[in-house]
Amino acid sequence: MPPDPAPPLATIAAALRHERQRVGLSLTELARRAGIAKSTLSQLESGTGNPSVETLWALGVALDVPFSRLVEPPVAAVRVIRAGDGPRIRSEHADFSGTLLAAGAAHARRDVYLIELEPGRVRSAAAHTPRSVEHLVVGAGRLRCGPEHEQVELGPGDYATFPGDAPHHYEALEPGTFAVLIMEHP
Amino acid sequence: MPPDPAPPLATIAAALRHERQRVGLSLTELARRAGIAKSTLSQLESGTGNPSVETLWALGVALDVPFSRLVEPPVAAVRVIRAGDGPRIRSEHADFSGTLLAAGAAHARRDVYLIELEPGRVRSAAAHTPRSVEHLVVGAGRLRCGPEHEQVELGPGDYATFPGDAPHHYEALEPGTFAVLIMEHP
DNA sequence: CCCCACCGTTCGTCAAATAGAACAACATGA
DNA sequence: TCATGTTGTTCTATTTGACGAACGGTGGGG
Repeated sequence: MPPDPAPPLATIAAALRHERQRVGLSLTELARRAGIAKSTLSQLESGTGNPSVETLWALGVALDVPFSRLVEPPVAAVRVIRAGDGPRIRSEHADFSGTLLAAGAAHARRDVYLIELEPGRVRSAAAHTPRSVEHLVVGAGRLRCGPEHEQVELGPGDYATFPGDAPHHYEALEPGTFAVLIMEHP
Repeated sequence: MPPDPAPPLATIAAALRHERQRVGLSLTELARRAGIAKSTLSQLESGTGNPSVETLWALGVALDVPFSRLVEPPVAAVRVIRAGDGPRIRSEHADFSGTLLAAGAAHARRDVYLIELEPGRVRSAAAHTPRSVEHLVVGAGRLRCGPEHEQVELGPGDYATFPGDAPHHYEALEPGTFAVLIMEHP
């Protein structure tokens, strides 16, 4: 499979804006630190123009992010399977049906939690052990969760999985929200 | 730690030449496939000039390599510990000494092989399961091994580790060469 | 030998990316 | 209110990267 055939001009624009706002710098200030004209940066963030490597590199340094983050679209950290989607398995007797959510890693340890949340408070979790993975199935209510800047909204029956070794949050959007949380440690 | 402060113009030049010769394309042909002028490519490979993202991207597509490989210096896929190097552990009684070669991943499965090779034939191995890792300690003789384009030469007592999920080779350089091979599957 | 095809490099030219200044919009404070 | 500091945008001027056409060098055939 060849790499992305589309020149990611738009990706660069989005990434620049995103990273800049994440660090909390003004466009003017970032341009100053990177040693480029702010007009140039403005055009880049608006998707106009095709930066040279030196220009982009300077921005990467000023933002303190690896170069590749600016040019490659972020890999989806969250994988969601909506209720009813996903590969279904039917038993012979048709009185049973299942959906494969995630093929288990053979030798991993799993901790299973039932979490109940009330709206209004955000539960934040720091990074767990490296390569740990979290799986979540919502039982009732609505749940907003996921890594820090890539949250998804889940309803009853929805499934999501995301890496546990990065900061992430849980937040109930309705009263009486509960979910099953499986933490998978390698 | 900030990312590389040095704009990798030279890195790009080297990477381009390397990847192009790996695929076996002429400069003219690669320029044609990438849809850029061969003069441009010539200057890039000579380290002159500062390509735009679109230009570099086109080259990445034509070479069928991810963009980041062209701009970031290659990470060493092979890690070698020469005989006598590495952190030594001494027992209390001083009648025993060990060297830590690799800290084991807790729940990984390991297959241990004793491989004996004679010179003249190259043993090639395709990619194994994702994230598998190979560890090698040479017992006697000389062994040339490693990922396809990043081979190292090992003597008795030398240790090397490299990813198993990429094509790699083994080749004995002396008669009577043998080694212990540990394949680690996550 | 000439001819042709290819290689990679080096020219001059043009378009495009960058820099720099002027700009409107908004905030803060004397 | 007027001054002064932001913000980010949009102008014009200049530098520079990319193109296309030359070049010299090499390897076969006919």
